[in-house]
Amino acid sequence: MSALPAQDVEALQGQLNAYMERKGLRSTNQRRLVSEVFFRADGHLSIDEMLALVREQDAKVGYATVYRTMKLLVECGLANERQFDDTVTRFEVAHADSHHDHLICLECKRIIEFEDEEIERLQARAAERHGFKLVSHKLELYGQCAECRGQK
Amino acid sequence: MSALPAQDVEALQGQLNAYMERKGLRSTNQRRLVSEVFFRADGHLSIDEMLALVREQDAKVGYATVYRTMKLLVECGLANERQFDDTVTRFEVAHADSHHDHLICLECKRIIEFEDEEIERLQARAAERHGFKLVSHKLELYGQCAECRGQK
DNA sequence: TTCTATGCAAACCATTTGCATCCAT
DNA sequence: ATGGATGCAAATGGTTTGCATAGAA
Repeated sequence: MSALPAQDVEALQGQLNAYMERKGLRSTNQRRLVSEVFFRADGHLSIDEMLALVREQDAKVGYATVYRTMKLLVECGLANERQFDDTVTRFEVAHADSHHDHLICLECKRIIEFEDEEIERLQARAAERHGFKLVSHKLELYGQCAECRGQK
Repeated sequence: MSALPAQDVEALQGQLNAYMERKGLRSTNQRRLVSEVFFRADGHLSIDEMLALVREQDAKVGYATVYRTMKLLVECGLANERQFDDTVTRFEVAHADSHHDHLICLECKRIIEFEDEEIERLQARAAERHGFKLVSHKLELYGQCAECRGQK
């Protein structure tokens, strides 16, 4: 799993703090822990995975707090909620600049992000063809990753 | 919502019956009702929507039977399960021939199917670029449909 | 008759919420 | 001190399952 450089994590924490201050929300240790774990991993974590990491620092943190903190991060635009083919909801860091899609390995469950401008363009065209004004999209490619194919 | 021609519905019922016979499963009135409602609508129905339609014919049918029948239809390849942005699972008739993607109107929730060979080709290329062997994909475009745009 | 399918209610599981308490401000 | 945040447990909502009974074969 990828890991975000420390200065990026700090920048994101800064954005979160700014948002909380603007909204009159309180900066608690739990919020700091959850968001740090989330930003650092830069992966596609589930609530359970984040809670496990948070509890390494503070064993008394509850599920509800992680749910509530992630909801806050989604609200302020720093996290996106994603549902892949399993039952759990996963969260990813919302990189403000560019949209990306996902390649998901059916064997090892690895999730890789990619971008393809050409596909984006064709999507816009397809939407137009049906009279739609395109707002957002979701593209997931499922298959076997290079490593899992190699191991056979 | 679209509606499938009667002869297509019959063909699908035939496939289901063949499957049940092959597997030694029983042809019950409930299975007939649920599959008929599902095939006829040819839309993207939720369990609740199907149960409501089924109960117009037989008020005593239970939720579990609809769930179990749809599971059966997925197993025999006549239905696909889909999760769009809401919480409910929806089912669509699996047309054996070709893959399709979805345009979803954020306002009226209408779901339109479309195909785009060029996009498919680019998806395969993107997967390849990352060393993936592509198995399946999911593409959903969200926006406002022609009618909802017109109404403003 | 035999054994699968059904209906009901209870069980499940992820997520949300109510409430007393805690703690950042 | 005040009111938002937390932790716990209970509630919720979609889906699944156990079990006694109904009904295909």
